[in-house]
Amino acid sequence: MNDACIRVDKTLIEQMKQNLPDEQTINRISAIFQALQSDTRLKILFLLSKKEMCVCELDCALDVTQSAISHSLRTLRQLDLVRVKKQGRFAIYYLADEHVKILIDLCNKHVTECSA
Amino acid sequence: MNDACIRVDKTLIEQMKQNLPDEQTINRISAIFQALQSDTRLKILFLLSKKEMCVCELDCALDVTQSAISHSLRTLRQLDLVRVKKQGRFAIYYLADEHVKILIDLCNKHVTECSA
DNA sequence: TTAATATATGAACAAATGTTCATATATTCA
DNA sequence: TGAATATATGAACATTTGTTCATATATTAA
Repeated sequence: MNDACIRVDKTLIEQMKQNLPDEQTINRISAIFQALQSDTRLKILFLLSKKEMCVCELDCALDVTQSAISHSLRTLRQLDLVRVKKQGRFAIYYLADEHVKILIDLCNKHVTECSA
Repeated sequence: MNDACIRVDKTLIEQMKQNLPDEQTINRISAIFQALQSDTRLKILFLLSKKEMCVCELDCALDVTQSAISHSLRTLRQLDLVRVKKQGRFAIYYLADEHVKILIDLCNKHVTECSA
């Protein structure tokens, strides 16, 4: 910790430090971004944002093994980014809420605008 | 790729597959989420969303080494999430645009709502 | 019941990541 | 000029991650 710099107002910095979200919140946020960082999981979310799908359908749409997809879905499920409903032997996945969709769209927009 | 499942409409799936963002876009989006996945980088962005800061100030506010902060800033810079301006011997960092702030706020809201 | 289908999970391994340490560069001040 | 300050960078390391392979579980159909 550097506290020598003339620009540093220690009182202000201390206050800003206090105002950071608590560790638990930071951890949960980073966990979500961590989940959105994988190509496979991103594609799953893009697909689910169009329509709910069973694992078979995802398997058919993506170029990774069914096992990889199941693992990815578990991660997304644990963060409550997607949810499942069972229909007979099928597991139908869908987006947990609109937040996810907005997140992805925003990011998409950022990327598209920057490369334009 | 499983194409046997009775739920799979191969034509539809193929079409959805075509509509996925291209690989380059997916990669850039995942790179951004990847950057937002680190506690240190998240905290930096939270701090910068309040006011622009030099490395000293960040160093003072965070509990990692100056080296770690510089490395983090480089990552954020390369993705155009933050920008620098030089002022004498100081490097002043600030958020590149509003997107980042919105992203973080959204995610914050998601986490807060879900744990409520 | 048995076979087939749909999904989940554990182990293992390569690849990628974040941090620290040591050091380099750049700017200012004396 | 030299010393001090501010920032950046490369190497190295432990840790984490995503995938595949093999296999387990669950549901349906015959």
